[in-house]
Amino acid sequence: MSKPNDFSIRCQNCSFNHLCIPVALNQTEMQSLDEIIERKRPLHKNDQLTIPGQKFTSLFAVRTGSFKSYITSPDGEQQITGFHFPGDVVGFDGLYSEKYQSYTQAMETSMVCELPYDKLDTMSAQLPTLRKEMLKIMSTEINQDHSLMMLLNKRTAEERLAHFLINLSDRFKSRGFSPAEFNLTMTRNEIGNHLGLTVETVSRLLTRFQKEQIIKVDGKNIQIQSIEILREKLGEHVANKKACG
Amino acid sequence: MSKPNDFSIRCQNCSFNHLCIPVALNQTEMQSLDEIIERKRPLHKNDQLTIPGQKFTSLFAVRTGSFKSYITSPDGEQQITGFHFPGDVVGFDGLYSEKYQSYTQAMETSMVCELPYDKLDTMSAQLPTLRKEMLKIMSTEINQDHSLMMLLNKRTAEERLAHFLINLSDRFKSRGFSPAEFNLTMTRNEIGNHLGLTVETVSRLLTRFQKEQIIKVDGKNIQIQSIEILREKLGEHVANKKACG
DNA sequence: CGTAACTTTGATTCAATTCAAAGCCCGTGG
DNA sequence: CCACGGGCTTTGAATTGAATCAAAGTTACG
Repeated sequence: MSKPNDFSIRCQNCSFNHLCIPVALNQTEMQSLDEIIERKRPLHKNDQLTIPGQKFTSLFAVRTGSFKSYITSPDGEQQITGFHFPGDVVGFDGLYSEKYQSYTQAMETSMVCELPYDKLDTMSAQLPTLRKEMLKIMSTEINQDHSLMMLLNKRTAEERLAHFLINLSDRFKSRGFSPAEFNLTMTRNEIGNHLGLTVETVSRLLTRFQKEQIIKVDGKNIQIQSIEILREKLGEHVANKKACG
Repeated sequence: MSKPNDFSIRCQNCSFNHLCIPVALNQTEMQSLDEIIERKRPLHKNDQLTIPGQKFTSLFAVRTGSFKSYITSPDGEQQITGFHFPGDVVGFDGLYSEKYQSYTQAMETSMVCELPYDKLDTMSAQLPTLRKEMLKIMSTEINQDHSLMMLLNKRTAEERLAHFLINLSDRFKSRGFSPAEFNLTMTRNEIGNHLGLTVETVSRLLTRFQKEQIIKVDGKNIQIQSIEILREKLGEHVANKKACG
């Protein structure tokens, strides 16, 4: 399929292998995994990696760039379910019904590793660590979605955006990028869509955070001046434990 | 562990096996699964099946009764992430980090089948269908969470409650219960918590739906008089496709 | 360098929350 | 058997956070 010459980077040297499927594998296992991976040529901005209804064949690990995933409702409404950066694995939604359920779209020029599912499955019969790792990644996704549910149901606009910025910062940090300065590859509209806010609200909040000296905003560029104050914004609710248990 | 005499029902005779893990298994495979399952004695109302931090050992299939799952934030806020009925499998959140991440609490006297994870895993090495089925169930959960995200971000209170009632109706139907009349095992407060609404809003909407002759409410008992009108409530938005793709 | 897409800012509106107060239901114990 | 109390539900009135509506700015790139 892919020519190993052109885009050949091996899991062994990949700077994101500590975040990706290889994390739990030993050298030999990683070698096996590496052999089934197909390196795809670059995707350009707005290219679709998966679309709903398309036959599920592979999972994809983001190698460079960034993606957004979104679903649509019958009436055309869109909901961005997540943003993906190097090391993230996408496509699990397709396991249900053998068809991808969401769009996965490149937000900039990006590269992915394609992991053909049938080969992964065969391998996982032999490798308990791989089997476990796949379940673990899905479990992580479920837990993240549950946290987001709490965020959307119980938090104010300000708290949501603070959470979003902290989350980005943490993710960039774990990838070896600066946690204090980064570029938003997504638009204000996309941030709002994901967080259940309007563009205007996102814009106003960024401006407000800047006035409060918490961040510096220059277009797509964000500098976090005080991650502490940002974190404080999350927990400022009074604990008014509602009946539930 | 469990005495096979007391609560012995086998997957083969279980009326929910078409909704549960056995769905994809043949007779022999179902037999093997059946052998690793431990039948737990009944849980009573408010008993916790899992709590966050507890070591992950098993998945649980609901056999009778109903459960709610919820997570909590540091400040004590709670978020109900889902309700579970017979045939549903819970506990996948524990695969990440080997610890359960959420509470799973019985909303009434209930029974579950316990599926020890290490045994399931060993089995799944041999049985591709089982391997696939587990991933599929998790994938379904991810997709449901994504739909809920859309519901919470883009829909009005009325649409959320309509969706909730239709969802319950559909689930009861697939379990062989009446889709037109059922009892809510959860309180108004719990419905609101899950849907991102207050008790008062839920109550007002149920009253309004009743006045509109869509449902009949009598305490916990719900009769759906017109599922069609209820469904219409979902799609009444004008398709004002926002920029996203 | 023109134009379409994105962002910001301001004014106004509104759906749902919050606050407040009954009412109801059901289990429990006298 | 009935009175009591706590939890749940309903209803109403007032409030508000974020949406909507409107209109400039700004950016990017073909």
